[in-house]
Amino acid sequence: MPKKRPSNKDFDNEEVFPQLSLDCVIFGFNDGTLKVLLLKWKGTEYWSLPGGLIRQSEDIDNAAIRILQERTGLGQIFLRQFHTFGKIERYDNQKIISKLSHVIDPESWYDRAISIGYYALVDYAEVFPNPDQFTDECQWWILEEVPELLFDHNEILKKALHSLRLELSYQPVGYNLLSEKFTMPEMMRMYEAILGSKIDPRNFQKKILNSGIVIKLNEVKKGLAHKSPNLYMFDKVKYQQILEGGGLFII
Amino acid sequence: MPKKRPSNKDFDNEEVFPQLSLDCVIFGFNDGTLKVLLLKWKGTEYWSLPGGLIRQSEDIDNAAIRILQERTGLGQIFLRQFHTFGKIERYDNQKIISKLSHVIDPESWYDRAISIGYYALVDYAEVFPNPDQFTDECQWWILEEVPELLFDHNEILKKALHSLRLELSYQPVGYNLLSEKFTMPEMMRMYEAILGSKIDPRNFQKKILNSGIVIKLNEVKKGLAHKSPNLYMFDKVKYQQILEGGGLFII
DNA sequence: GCAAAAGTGTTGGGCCTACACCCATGA
DNA sequence: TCATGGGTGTAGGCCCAACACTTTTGC
Repeated sequence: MPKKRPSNKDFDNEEVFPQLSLDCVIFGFNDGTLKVLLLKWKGTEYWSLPGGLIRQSEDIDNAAIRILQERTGLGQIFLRQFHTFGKIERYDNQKIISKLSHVIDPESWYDRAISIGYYALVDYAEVFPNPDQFTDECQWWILEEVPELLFDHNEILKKALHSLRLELSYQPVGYNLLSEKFTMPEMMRMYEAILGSKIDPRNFQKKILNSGIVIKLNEVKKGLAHKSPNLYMFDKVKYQQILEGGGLFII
Repeated sequence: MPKKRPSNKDFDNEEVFPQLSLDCVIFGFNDGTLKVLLLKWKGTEYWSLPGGLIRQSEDIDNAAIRILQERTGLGQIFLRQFHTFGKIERYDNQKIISKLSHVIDPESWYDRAISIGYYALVDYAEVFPNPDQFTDECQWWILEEVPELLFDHNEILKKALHSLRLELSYQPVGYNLLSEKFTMPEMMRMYEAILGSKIDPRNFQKKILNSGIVIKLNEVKKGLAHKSPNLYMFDKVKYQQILEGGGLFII
């Protein structure tokens, strides 16, 4: 049975790269935990990372920005390409086709595809999750509770987290994970959530203040049933300097 | 004028991925400097990085290994995927076609390709450089003397070096750049060559010995017009432990 | 003996870690 | 007044950077 040649156009009828896709691991931070944005495929209980195809008319970085924009509504985002996945058997093709046959056309499905992985850090509060044409739900999941995902997406997520941790250890991160104004404990909990370990609050505060990437505001966060914490914001100039200087910023 | 659809087979008549290539930055270390393996295109004075296409029947990591094998004759090599290059205009297509029209068929040339970048560290002394079907020379170049390369290969090289430096700063490196037995000054010069900066020999020695990744041998290197340096070799068990533990190894 | 490169030790300072109590607030 | 979480200082040790002279060897 001759296999139909898969179309090289996407849903907007744009020419795309064949056998190539792009997957995004979108991290948000809320309620003291790190979260990931996942999509639930139509008529199933299966979840996957958001992804898409790369148009012939766009840079791959822009493809990632477009996909993020479509899923989150956000424009300005922190985005990193972290790895390209290209094993022959990234996942069990037959299994995927049987799980998703009512959504995808098995005839137009590539036997093999290579996927470029990006991760993004976004401000949880500003995201309006938005499913795509294959999916009917787009939701935040707590990192530790992420279920078994379609394709090799658990592996991609794992590698993204590893890359994020590595990046965190030599660069300032968090500009996009926290609101504009934030408290020191919020920032610390973000670091703890990403690193998956506890940090001493005294040492953390000293290090962050020493680095100069945040500015203490003359404001406190009120309305909490305990001492009102100070508010801070990032010193964007200093932050950029460290980022661009390849500077060290070890936590 | 309708454009012929480029063939999706490579020179061994293997099905390959369309619009996708793989470029390798092969680093060697000799004579106190870091070197890169470059290819000179047939009938020209133009140089490029070694690269190739990815077969449908191989993992991308294996494609990189194959390409390296073909160019260097080496089997066991240190290899890292570091970035995927996918801007629309990675380089000036017309310029490339005019420079290489006698080697490549402009009709079978893709307007646009995405390239996956790998870098490798190899033992300079064991390499037998070997041109491919497009090129008639394969040679080591001193890093600082690399000329203007074809395509966007200067940029790829720059990014590879940056990734290597980053990796060097948190992982032990050098197992593949040095001969089996080496002296401390040789190892130090390798670090200096990669980092592009001077290191204090006393501090370097202390740090390396403390880390436990090398074993001091009861041998010296004779035949030099000065004090005979001690020989060392890597403690492969310890080396692997640090690599896998994601361990720190800051120089 | 001379030129060239190897080998080696100490000190001071800064940074990192470990550690616990009081304070402000809303309920 | 109580419960909750925020805010803060110090001491010890380790690691890091800076620094220069002596040794060995071949010629």
